Amino acid sequence: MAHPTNSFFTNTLIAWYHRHKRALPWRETTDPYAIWLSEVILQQTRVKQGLPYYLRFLEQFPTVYSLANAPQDEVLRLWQGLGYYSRARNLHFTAKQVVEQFGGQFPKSYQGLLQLKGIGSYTAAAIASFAYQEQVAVLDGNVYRVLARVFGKHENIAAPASKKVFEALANELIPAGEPDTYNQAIMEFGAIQCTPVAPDCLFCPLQQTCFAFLNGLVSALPVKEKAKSSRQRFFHYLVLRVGDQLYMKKRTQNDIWMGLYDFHTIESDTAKLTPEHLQGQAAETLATNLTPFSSTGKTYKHVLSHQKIMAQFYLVSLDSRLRGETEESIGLRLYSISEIEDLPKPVLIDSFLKEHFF
DNA sequence: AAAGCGGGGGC
DNA sequence: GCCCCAGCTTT
Repeated sequence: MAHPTNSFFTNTLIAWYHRHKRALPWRETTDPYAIWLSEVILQQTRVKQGLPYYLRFLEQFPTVYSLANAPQDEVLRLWQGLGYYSRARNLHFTAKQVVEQFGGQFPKSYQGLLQLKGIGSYTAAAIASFAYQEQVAVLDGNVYRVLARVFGKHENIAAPASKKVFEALANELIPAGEPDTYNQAIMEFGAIQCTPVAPDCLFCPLQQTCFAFLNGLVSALPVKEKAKSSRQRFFHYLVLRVGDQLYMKKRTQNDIWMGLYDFHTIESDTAKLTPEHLQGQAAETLATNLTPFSSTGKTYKHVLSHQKIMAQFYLVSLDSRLRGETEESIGLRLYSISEIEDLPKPVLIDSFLKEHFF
């Protein structure tokens, strides 16, 4: 059945956009710094969740210079709770690069932007079109969905190879006249009208030219292969206390939450460890005699997209500090409660601290 | 090409 | 419980 012509498709989306668009602060600026900030925050993140973070970042770091000059802990602390913390680390890295290598100026083209850490094809297209009116199409989850439905594309959108198909179509559609408005329009249309579940087809301006609607395939498109289930992990956190300070460490390995702070951790592959086993292992790794300890009782369940974590916390009071050698090898440092408030922490750790210390 | 990387919200 | 979100990087 009939697909829309390119001009009908783009004109319809732009007209729809002018009637239905949300008022969002990053749409009121052409400053590439602010646009970049908003786009990185919004990667894999809903507008509602990202908006308060955008406002706080822009207030605390109004320019790329202020961001570049901040310590990493401060950037990560402001990012706390948004997830995918590599975004914050790359944001900080790129801010420093823009200041130190490019005199504070962002590259002025899609290809130039693509070279920066944390800027992939989506974000480069967004910045290039919004800040510089470059005619390059954005391709995000919304665009995949709208194009798959309207034009009847059955390629699995989870497969990297499918990207070429959608990219070619998207770049054929984007008008030379106002590429920025068109890019905003198709994403907004996907977010509000052509939603993943229960799209508003009844009042859709593309209804009579939409392949999926005309063929009863709205819920079947886009085709997306489902992800594998996540793995379970069991964390036993030792909350080591000396006086009114707690030992914490910065996570550095190739694992979740890199750059954030948590407690000394014993990980096991079963939910329960005998108290004796835990005691023994703790005493060994910490090279000290520990008074007997037990869990604070509650099991904290923390779900990530790819891992399900079951955490126990054990409060342990030490008579004195650990040996310097031990502190160093594990990376443990003592912090007061007020210092801990300012450290970037996983939501799981922050939840525990709020119940017991903050 | 596939895997790893957060947290929240809608249903 | 499942799905998705203004995706990117590493392997």
